[in-house]
Amino acid sequence: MQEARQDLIDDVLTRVREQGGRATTARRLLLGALVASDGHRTAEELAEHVRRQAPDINLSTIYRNLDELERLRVVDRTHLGHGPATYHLASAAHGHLVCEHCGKITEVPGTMFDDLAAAARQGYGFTVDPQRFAVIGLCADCD
Amino acid sequence: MQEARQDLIDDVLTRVREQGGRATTARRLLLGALVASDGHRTAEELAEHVRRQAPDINLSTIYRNLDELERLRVVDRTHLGHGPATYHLASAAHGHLVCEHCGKITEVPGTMFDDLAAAARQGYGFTVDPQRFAVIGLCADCD
DNA sequence: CTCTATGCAAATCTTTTGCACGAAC
DNA sequence: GTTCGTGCAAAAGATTTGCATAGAG
Repeated sequence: MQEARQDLIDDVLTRVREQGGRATTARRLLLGALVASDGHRTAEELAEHVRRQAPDINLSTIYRNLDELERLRVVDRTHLGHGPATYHLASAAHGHLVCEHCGKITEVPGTMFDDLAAAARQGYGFTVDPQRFAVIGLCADCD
Repeated sequence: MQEARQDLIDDVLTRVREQGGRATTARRLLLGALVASDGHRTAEELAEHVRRQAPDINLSTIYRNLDELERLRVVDRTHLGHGPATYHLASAAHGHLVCEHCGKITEVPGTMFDDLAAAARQGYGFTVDPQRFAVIGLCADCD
């Protein structure tokens, strides 16, 4: 578990370096924060987490790094109803069910989107990316 | 077509009145703008459209009315990548495919979500609402 | 040493809110 | 006449940007 986290972080930082980027403290800590809090976090929450280890990391640095990690497909950003965007690791092929009433987020396997993906491809030549959007609806409790 | 638009607007305004609301000019024009521009519009774009007929309508009025129309399930709001939220009529059961590269939006029938909806219901007791989210991926041109 | 990344502060952009007045019912 | 809606201005919230400097390679 501990190693898995470190492996992921090193892996990403290697990719960053391959693209001419640098393995900075801020980047390392941000990745750590993303791994630690497996769930949807706002930039502010991630900054807070990072600052527990390096108090001087600026919010703009978080945003800049999140943008880059999004480009690298390491994190996904989801705009959930009102309020700020949330970010999370795009590690495995999966999707999210978000209850529009209570806000609860349920992670589901990517296979749940297979039929939809097939239909979109055949009908429109469209390639669905389940990790990059949230399925809105009502959860069992709120229905 | 012309009548259909007016019918929809009157219908909504009736519902507004039933809830203690009032049929104001701003509300009427905003609905007109939503019907006229069938597609995803930002609050600013809708305001611009409305202002062609009533130059003094304020942006905050547009936002307030969009909020109310969202509560009434007349419009859906979608947060598309970066930038402002977009709004559109929630008239029929349908969904949206949004290309994450070029931003193109394709409207698709709600039936495309039937399998996903069935799986979500059976696996998690979750009721999917296809109108309220966008399916992200790559369109045929950008793939 | 070179070039990228960061901190800081300010700007920008989007959305929300308070309040007094005008409009709908 | 009451209550709701609107305009206006200001605030709040989220994200981006310019610039000088620190840090990675």
